[in-house]
Amino acid sequence: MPTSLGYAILALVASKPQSGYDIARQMKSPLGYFWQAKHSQIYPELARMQKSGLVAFTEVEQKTRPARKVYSVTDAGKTALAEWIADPPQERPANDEIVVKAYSLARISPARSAALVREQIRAHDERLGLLEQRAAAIEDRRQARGTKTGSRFGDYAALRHAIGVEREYLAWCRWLISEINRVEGKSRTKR
Amino acid sequence: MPTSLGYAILALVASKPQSGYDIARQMKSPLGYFWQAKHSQIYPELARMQKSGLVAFTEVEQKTRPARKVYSVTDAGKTALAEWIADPPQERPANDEIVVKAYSLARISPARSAALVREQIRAHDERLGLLEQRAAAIEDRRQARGTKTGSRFGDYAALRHAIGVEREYLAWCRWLISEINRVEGKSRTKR
DNA sequence: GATACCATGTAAGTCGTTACATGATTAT
DNA sequence: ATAATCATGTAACGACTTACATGGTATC
Repeated sequence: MPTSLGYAILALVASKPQSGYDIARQMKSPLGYFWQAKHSQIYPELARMQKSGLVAFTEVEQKTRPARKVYSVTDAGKTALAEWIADPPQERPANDEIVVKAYSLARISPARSAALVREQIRAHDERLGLLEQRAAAIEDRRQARGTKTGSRFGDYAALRHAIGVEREYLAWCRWLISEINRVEGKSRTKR
Repeated sequence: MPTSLGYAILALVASKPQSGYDIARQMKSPLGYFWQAKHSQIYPELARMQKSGLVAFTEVEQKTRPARKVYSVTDAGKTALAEWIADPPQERPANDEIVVKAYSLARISPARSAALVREQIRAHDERLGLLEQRAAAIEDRRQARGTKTGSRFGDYAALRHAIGVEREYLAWCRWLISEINRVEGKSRTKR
């Protein structure tokens, strides 16, 4: 039985045959909105799934580049994936460092806490912009091709989730900034 | 140097001296909205931090219960925590199984996918309700005591984040349901 | 000349989970 | 009786990260 990462790989390979490198590119942080993993985890997982018959590869030689192992899903892989999808997902703890930092934010000065949060806003605003660009591109394609539920529905759904997460995070960061300002204003007028 | 979990523990112990068991209770899934961890990870981490002088404990004997080790933060611990808060947080990949399942949702029937998503809505609606109750309680307390930025600001901030995450997740789930219905409706009228 | 991309892997180490271990008390 | 709560720990295993390893091609 594959791990969660294994199923994530299966899902990608099922949508389109591709190499470990291709998968790694899509799972690359910080832009990977589907599942994040490094190549050092992906290659062994692919090898394991190939041995257990869920995927198969054909080696494609190239002139100037090293050979690619292009993986595709076997029938057994498709069955395993469909069965796994239906049963309830494992809940993953958020365990986000920023929440711990926010919890103890009063331990550093308002100036420093504002700087911390503003940097988060900057970075996540940037990421959100990229995600929204991608979403807009997909929405155009969907309108053009009519409302046929293409194989890209899943990709779009994952994107929507990532965008929602970023928007929520940014709203929370902005609330934090307003709270920091409120406290700073209070302590200033007191003197 | 402590791990992220170590700092999460430091933050909790800094807000109020407490035992490993108390910490484990707050970090328990599925309600732990601050940081999730099991006691098997917390006890060794506390022991390590005690050895490196960031926390100290006093053993409190009890009549009917086993003795408690009540930990508190040392000055070195407070310094370490404040320094850690200021530097940029590590970004954690979401790696949520449900996103992978959504990606391949078209591989199972609309009935089964709707069941999967509806169960998520049920569970997370319940969790959201509990979080909102807690938030309401804190908001009352804050209004009563005036707007003094109590030590509970951090707790409230963590809660707001958790609530935001749940709301976003539920909105996404409901969008998924509407998409599933749209597709099902289309295929029905076709026949 | 340096950096980034293509393309694949392995090794060592850390973080986290599940299970093992103990034992009294309280609630259903 | 059975389960849940209080209270602390250790051991084995699995997941994930960082670094090691190789080597050609394209871009600045």
